[in-house]
Amino acid sequence: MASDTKRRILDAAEQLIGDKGFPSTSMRDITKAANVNLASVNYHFGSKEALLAAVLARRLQPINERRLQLLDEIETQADDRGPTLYDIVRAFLSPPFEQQTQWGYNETFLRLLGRIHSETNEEFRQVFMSEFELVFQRFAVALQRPLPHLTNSNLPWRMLFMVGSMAFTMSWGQSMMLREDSSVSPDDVLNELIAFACAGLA
Amino acid sequence: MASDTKRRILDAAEQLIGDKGFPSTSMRDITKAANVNLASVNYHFGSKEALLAAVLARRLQPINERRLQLLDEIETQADDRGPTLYDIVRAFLSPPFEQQTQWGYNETFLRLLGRIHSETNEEFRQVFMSEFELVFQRFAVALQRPLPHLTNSNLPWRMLFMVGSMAFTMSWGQSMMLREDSSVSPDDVLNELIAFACAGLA
DNA sequence: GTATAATTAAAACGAACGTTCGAATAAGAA
DNA sequence: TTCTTATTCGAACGTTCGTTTTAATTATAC
Repeated sequence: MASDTKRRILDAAEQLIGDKGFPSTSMRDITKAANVNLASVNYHFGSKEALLAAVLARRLQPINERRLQLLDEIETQADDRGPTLYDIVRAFLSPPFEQQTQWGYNETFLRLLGRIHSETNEEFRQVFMSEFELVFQRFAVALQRPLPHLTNSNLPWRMLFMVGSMAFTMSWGQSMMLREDSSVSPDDVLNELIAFACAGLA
Repeated sequence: MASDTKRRILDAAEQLIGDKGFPSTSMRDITKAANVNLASVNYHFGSKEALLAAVLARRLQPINERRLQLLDEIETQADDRGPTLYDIVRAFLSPPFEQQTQWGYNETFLRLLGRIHSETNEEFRQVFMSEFELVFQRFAVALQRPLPHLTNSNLPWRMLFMVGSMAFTMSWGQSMMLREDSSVSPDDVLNELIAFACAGLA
């Protein structure tokens, strides 16, 4: 069975940390939910923080790779004026939601993602930023083309606004979904979000 | 001296919770920073959670009152077509930043505010939502007027996006400020944010 | 089969947590 | 002043935390 203990721990940790946050989630919570021994987290990952890094990396890496892949695609397919604003924004915003539907209706991960973005703890940010930095830079360059009127001093801010609305949506969307008539699907929300971001950037 | 102990505790708690988050901030951290005895938090506030509620209430109440006040003002001053989208959005987004400059250059509070909005803990949300609900409803009604094409099923989502970009900016703005050339003032950021939100909503 | 490594199990470690308690002190009213 | 209340203080409570240690168990190779 080649040690599915690691996977079980990662799953449980992702779920619980997304629910309650990292500091409020104890190793005993995680190991109990994963049905493994308490010591196995330290055996397989080394420490609680290293476990967090592993949880993040498992999800973040595919998402950021997918973002860059989509950006590559639309750049090669575009004419000599470059890809449209809409396509670039979509390439950035859709991957987290893609993964979401791919894994079935498990909204926990979206909340974890939202939490990651919002977390201001330094340890947390370090892990997250190392992957995200490159993506941010490449999209900044790409966005410059359809948005020539934006300068170096306000484009980053607008991108921050975009990331913010995305992260916030991921973390609150579920609560929101319950309050509204649920006729809106996650896909609808994504489209709304893209439209919002495009308008705001331009 | 009429017990400035309470105020010292509130100040220290606000600072530390904004820095490290609520669960990661211990009562010993707080009382040491405030230079008061460990037991005095429980004496004055009852519990750690009650202290959090007090910290939030002290800042949130004035902000939300100010939002409603500004909304009242622009509604009475407007002609019969009602206030403009810009004025409504500004009435919503500016109060947190107003308070900010009013208290001097202490960006801690903005980070705390951002954290509040992003926090998904239930205790945290309850305290926060009780005040915020009314404000959200009133602004939803006001926004309906200049945005007649938006329906009940997508206006709340766009407002969520707006709140998200605001919260994210409050929580990350400081890190952002350091990386960019600091020629942008908090006021500039606010104006960018308002423009972003207006365009996105419309 | 046995030897060797990898993994899991049970128990305990010291440290830090929020809270409580009774004594000590300060403040205010008579 | 004296009495009474409000506040501060040091110390300890019981619990939970992440981690470590040692032994038992399981898989892998020879």
